Amino acid sequence: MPELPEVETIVRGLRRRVLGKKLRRFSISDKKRISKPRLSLPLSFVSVGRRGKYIVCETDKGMRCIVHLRMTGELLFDDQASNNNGKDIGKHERARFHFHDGSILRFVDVRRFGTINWLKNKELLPRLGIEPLSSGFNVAFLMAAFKNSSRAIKLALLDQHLVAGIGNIYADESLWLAKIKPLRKAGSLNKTEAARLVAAIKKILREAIKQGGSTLRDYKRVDGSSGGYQESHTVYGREGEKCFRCGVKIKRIKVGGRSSFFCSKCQK
DNA sequence: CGGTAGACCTGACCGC
DNA sequence: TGCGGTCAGGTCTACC
Repeated sequence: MPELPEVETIVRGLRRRVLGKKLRRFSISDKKRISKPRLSLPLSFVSVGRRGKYIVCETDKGMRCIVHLRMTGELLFDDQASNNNGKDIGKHERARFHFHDGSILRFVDVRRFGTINWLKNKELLPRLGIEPLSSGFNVAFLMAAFKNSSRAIKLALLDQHLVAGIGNIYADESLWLAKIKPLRKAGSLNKTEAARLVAAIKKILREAIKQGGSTLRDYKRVDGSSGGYQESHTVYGREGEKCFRCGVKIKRIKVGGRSSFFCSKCQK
C-alpha cells in the first residue's frame, strides 16, 4: 500500500500521539512476520521517523521498533474516547501497542505482508538507497546511478537500493510529469531529462505529503482519515481517460509485472 | 548481474 | 448466489 508520502503522513501523525508516552504492553494476535520481543517495559518512544518506506521508532531502552506496512498495513491510534469506529478492523488486527494513559495503537493488516521488528540499536536496518527528498538526490546522483543501466527507468525508480520510498503510483506520476516513458532505458536519459525527473519526483512527493498521501483502498492516517492526493493523480488508475496535457488516452502496460500508466504521446 | 516468474496473503470486483 | 479469473500503494527468492 503505502509509499513514501503515506508513510511520512503516518509518521507525522504518530509523532503527535505517541512521542513521550509510556508503552506498558505490546501484544501480538497474528505473529506472522512480527518479531516476538523481550522488552523491558515500560518504555518510551523518544523519536518516530521514516527511512524509505520503513517507520522507525526509537525507545529509551536501547531498542528500535521498525514497522513496514507493505501492501495493506495500517497503524490506527485510539485514545480512550474514540475507537476509530472499528468496523471490521478487529478481524485484521495483528498487534497492539498499549500505553499507560489507556490509549492504544493498532497494527491492522488485511494481507498479512506487513512486518514489525524490534531491533537492538546496534542492529542495522536493511540497506536502502538515497532519500529522494534529500539534497543528495540530484541530477549528478541520478546520472551516475543510471549510467550504463539498460533496465526500464520505472524499474530503476522502484529499486529501493537505489532510491528509497518511491512505489508504483509515484513512479508513474513522476514519469508523466517529467515527460519520460516508463520503458525508457535508465541509462538513456540525458542531463535535461534527468533534471526534469529529479524535479518531478521531489515536487510530486512533497505535494502528496501535503495532501496526506493517496487513499485507493486500505491506506489511512493514524486517526483513520483518508489522504487526498488520489484526486491529483494524472495517470495512475486513469487508463482510457484523457491525458491532462495533450488529451490522448492514457495507456496501461506491464513493466516488471506492475501496472504502469502513461501517455504515449507526451511521454518520450 | 539482468530479467522474469512466482511466492507470500486476503478481499473486491467482474463476467458468466 | 456461486464460481473462477484478475487485480491490488511491496518485496523476496529461484531460476534462465
